[in-house]
Amino acid sequence: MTPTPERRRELLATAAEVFAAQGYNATTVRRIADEAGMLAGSLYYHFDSKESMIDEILSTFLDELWQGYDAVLAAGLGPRETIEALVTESFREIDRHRPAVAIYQKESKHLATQPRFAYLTDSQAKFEKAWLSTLERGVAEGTFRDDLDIRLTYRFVRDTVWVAASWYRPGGHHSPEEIARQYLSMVLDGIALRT
Amino acid sequence: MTPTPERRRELLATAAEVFAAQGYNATTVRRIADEAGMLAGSLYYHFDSKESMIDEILSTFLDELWQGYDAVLAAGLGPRETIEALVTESFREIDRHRPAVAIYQKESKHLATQPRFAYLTDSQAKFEKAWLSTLERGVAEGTFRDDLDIRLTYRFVRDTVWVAASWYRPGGHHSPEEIARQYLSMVLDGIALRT
Amino acid sequence: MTPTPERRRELLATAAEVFAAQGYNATTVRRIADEAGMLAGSLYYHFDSKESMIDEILSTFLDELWQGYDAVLAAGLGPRETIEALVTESFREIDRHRPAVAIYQKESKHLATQPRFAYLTDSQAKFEKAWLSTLERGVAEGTFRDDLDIRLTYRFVRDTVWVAASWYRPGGHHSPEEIARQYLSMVLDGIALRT
Amino acid sequence: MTPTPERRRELLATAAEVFAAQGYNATTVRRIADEAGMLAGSLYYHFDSKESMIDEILSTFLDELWQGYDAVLAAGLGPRETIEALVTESFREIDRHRPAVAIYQKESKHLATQPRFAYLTDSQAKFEKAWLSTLERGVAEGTFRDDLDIRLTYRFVRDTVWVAASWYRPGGHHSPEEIARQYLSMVLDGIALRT
DNA sequence: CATGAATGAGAATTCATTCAT
DNA sequence: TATGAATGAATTCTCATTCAT
Repeated sequence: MTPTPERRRELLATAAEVFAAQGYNATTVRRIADEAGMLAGSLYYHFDSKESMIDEILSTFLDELWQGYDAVLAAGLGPRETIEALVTESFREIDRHRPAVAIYQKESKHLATQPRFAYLTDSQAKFEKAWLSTLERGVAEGTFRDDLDIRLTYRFVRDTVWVAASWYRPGGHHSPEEIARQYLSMVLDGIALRT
Repeated sequence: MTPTPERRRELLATAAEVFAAQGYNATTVRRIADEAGMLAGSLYYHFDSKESMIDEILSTFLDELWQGYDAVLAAGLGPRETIEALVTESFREIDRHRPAVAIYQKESKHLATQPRFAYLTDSQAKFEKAWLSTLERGVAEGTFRDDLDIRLTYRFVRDTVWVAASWYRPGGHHSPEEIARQYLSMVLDGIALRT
Repeated sequence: MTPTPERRRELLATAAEVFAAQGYNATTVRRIADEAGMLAGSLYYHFDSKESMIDEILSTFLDELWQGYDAVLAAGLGPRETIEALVTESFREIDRHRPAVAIYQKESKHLATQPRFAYLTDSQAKFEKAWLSTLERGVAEGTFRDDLDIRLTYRFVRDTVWVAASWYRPGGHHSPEEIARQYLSMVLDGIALRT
Repeated sequence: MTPTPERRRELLATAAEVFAAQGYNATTVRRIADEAGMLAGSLYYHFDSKESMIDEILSTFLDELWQGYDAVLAAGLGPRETIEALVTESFREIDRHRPAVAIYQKESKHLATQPRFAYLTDSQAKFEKAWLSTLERGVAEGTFRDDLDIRLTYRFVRDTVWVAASWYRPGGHHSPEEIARQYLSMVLDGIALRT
């Protein structure tokens, strides 16, 4: 009935949901299979291993993420507009790939030690470069404050955005764009009332 | 001959370090024992179970955390000063209990489902109440902006602070107070240059 | 459109090759199917089970072997000529059914414990009788030495011949007849130079 | 009670017995544990894996074998005496390590493809060199016949000896030395009565 | 206090086999 | 005839935990 690549995607979505909810290690293959309505062994018709499932989940997510990011970075925007676009894009990704983002947050550090997941480290580095250089550009141009430690600022903004995946529920009160707008407002202008 | 409670604390510190680095599930009792220079079975002279180790680590940490928080909340400070004091206190906790904080971040959600760890949920609720009411007080008094979703703001500030445990290394460039100051500056006034 | 029995034989040849190379247990049905250019499940259109494949391979081989042996034994030759003819016939079988012979060598002992493969034990017994009686006849007639343990001699000759299946490659330097001649020369006259 | 290395040796002896009887692949870890009177998981306190068991069995055997062989080869004997000593030594090894020899016969070819078992290939090569050079020396000196293909002769003698592990039972009618003597007599002088 | 040796309950994975299409 | 998808039983291996010494 359902064609092959479709089935694969369904199963990965199921797996991602469970991984995000329970953690990769704490998730048994049996649990995923239960959720998918099949027996544990049957998953191995579709995937080599539990590891290859999380691999495919993460790499698919990162591929899509970087498509969006690269478009933003190539658009030749000013630093503030770049930050705004990146943050907005990030919340859109969280909206579309919430489980994958949550998995990425929780597991990437410890997965990255394995050669198979080297791309996580690569992506991390590329990520850092994109944000840091934008922030530096903004400081140089007078858009951003120059009295802050720039690496601290980078971590602040980065974490601020991605941690949202741990509580965000699609279809909630706020659209991703709305959340992005509020986050940006806080990050850029602070929560204190201007006097 | 190190006295018993001392040895216990040492072992818990070791365990916390490993839990923080590898995740609770991925950490084997054998690994902790290796790190402590003993055999896996020997740990059971000191602790009932692996679970009781993480339990003691987390509850000890939360006890200390709440001692600090309660002092701040009882001090009768204004909303802005309260936030400042809470954030500063938080970074001090991260400095002193980094592994415990990291474990709390990664594991508390999924541990909280067990009755034994109900105190995690309680703490979480108390935490939320303290922050939310302070923010609300600040909005009412005109200290904080009133155009932001207050729960979003809460999550923003909360995550912003605690996520730091994932990268903070004691003895680095910045003291906890210095980091707290910069974080507060960003959170309160934003990263954009005021014009 | 290859006719059915033809296809069957092809598939069995493929299976035999893989069984001989990897061992029966270590060979997966999937591997055989790969080699045959089909999917694992498809083999079950042709065969009941993996076991029935090795069964058919071995029984086909033994049928042909005994046709040759029976002809030799019925020819009324003298003991030495009988031994020569049996050995030559054996090397011819190795040439024609090398994979089957190799499988027989490696697996028959442990397969023979199953009722389904009782014919292996029968064949083994018939085999032993044919050789032993020929050797005994030769000793009685003064053709063979009488100072050797006859069962030891039987095992010596038997193993000597069949083990060749583990290294023999059809189309190599020596024809089966040539190898048989050299083997017989060694077995009958020894490798030491007569003085 | 039983000291550690002793227990290890016992377990390896048990494992070797089962591997030899059923084949490595067909032997389950559970079966070995049953035979040893423990649960399957308990074996992993002593050994890393099933593979490391067969590894230790084979390498221990080969180490001892080469100790004996090297002593013979270093003794400066003539070709005939060398062959006699090697064959005798081989039957002694079969007597002492029958299961290991049987495993070596059945499994080494397919194990040798894995890097971990490269020493099997090395041993095989060293083995071949020792026998071939001795045979060549014997042909040159006029001890052995020069009308035989020397590689064929090598295989003949080699297989003749080692295959005995498949039927040899320690404590049977013949001592290893007695069997060696009869084998040598057949190999060197043939089974035909000299006229 | 610590060790050595085990237990026992799963875990991931493999694989022969089935069956609707 | 062959495919694609599954089943289910077995297999290797892991690991928290126990306990006599």
